[in-house]
Amino acid sequence: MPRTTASSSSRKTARAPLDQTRVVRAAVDIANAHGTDALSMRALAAELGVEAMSLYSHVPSKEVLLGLMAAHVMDAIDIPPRTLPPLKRLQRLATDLREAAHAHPAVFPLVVLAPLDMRAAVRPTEIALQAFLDAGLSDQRAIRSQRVFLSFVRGYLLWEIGGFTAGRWRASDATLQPASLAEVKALDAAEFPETRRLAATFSRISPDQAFAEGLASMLSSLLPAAARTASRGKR
Amino acid sequence: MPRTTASSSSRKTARAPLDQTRVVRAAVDIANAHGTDALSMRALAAELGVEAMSLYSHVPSKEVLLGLMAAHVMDAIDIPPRTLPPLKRLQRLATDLREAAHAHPAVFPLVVLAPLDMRAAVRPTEIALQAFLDAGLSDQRAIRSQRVFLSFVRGYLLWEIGGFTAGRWRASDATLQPASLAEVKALDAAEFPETRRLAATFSRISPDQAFAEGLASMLSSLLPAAARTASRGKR
DNA sequence: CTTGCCGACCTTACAGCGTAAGGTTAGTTT
DNA sequence: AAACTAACCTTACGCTGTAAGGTCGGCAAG
Repeated sequence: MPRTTASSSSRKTARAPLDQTRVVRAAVDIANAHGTDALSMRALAAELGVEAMSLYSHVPSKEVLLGLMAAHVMDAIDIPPRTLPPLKRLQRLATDLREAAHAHPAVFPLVVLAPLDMRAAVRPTEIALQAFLDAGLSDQRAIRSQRVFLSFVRGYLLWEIGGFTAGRWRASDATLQPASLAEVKALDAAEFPETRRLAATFSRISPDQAFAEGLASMLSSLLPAAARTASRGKR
Repeated sequence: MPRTTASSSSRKTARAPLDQTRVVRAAVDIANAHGTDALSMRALAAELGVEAMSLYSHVPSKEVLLGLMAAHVMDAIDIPPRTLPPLKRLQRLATDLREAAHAHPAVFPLVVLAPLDMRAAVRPTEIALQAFLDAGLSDQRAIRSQRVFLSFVRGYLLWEIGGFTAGRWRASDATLQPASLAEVKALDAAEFPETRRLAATFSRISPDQAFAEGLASMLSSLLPAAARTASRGKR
């Protein structure tokens, strides 16, 4: 299987041979830079110095491409060794997912919404499942706990990055710091008393702290006490 | 038919006058029936017996229409009286949201993803905020708790309905009961031992029970004990 | 009653989309 | 030298959202 590297025969400018990975990565870059709406097959091809139809040699359809993009983002998550204490594994899973979401805010929603490669879709499930089982939970409880745990993590991340979707700001309590604070102040005082009263406070809450606290809440009620104290880690 | 809009007497109304509410409701119906992908301005117009451009008298753009659809779904949630115990209010909020998601599975993701009317976006926040404040939490803790609580609920619902998005099945542990069980069995045994072992068990977990259990976990760690026992509910 | 406005609706048109079909090459194999 | 093949290009089709402007009925003011 010879590679046509720059040396062999392409005397001028050597266009790299363009495989699926390069296509997917360019797609992720465009989505992160200009929003999912800006990702068209023509724009993607242009980015790669190629015509639109050439992409179909490497990707069967745009829908599949979106799934590959989501899977690409999930590649940053790997399965930790089972020798680690379950608590640590779950914490690491959560922070890995969070970092992936922050690194690719426009693509991350596809993890929840796009038809996704089974491998990439199931990896977080496997990690959490192992951790809960190793913590001593029954099969049934482990499945339920993993579902609850991942629901929280994905829901939180979607909220956290969700203020900015497809290049456009949405309304959520994550977006109250820009100009939309005025919009909140304009809400009906009788119907939304607390939101109005706390409008300025929302932006002073640290998302990191809220995430860490939520995580701690989840784990303290989902993990048995033994597993919670099993490890004395740093920090 | 020369007689139109004559209000009073025309019983045979060839065509009702078509306001924004009717447009939004028809859009929701199409999305629920045939998936979000099938919702085009032309299809929507046809459903209403009208040409595509006529819709722009009632809706400024498709993007805004999607937001209106999401807001329409959220209209099913109302703010419970503050005389109810906080625990009850949070439980009701969760089940109201769940019913809304089940009633409009194709539209619900827009609540998380589409640019949304501030009123509709903020109502769940207000409800949860009131409940946590009334349970005795400080402003800061109430904001964080509300965020964690709603993250779980939205994340869970997105997972629950998310197996079926835009008329297409995605990979998730919610979809293991159809043919994709075989796909899971084909995964690498060394990398996904537990998922493979439990593949058939996933479909036997009751989503209702997992939701109720997750809710109980959240509330037991987010609400102070006093607020948790304030009311004696059933089961 | 006429006049003029107004808003709901329609017609036409355009740029951009995903992708089906088939053509052109260059590199490897026979 | 001929055949095969994989990567790329060209063209074309039916669809999309929507800008621009036309038609027409009902209502308010003259």
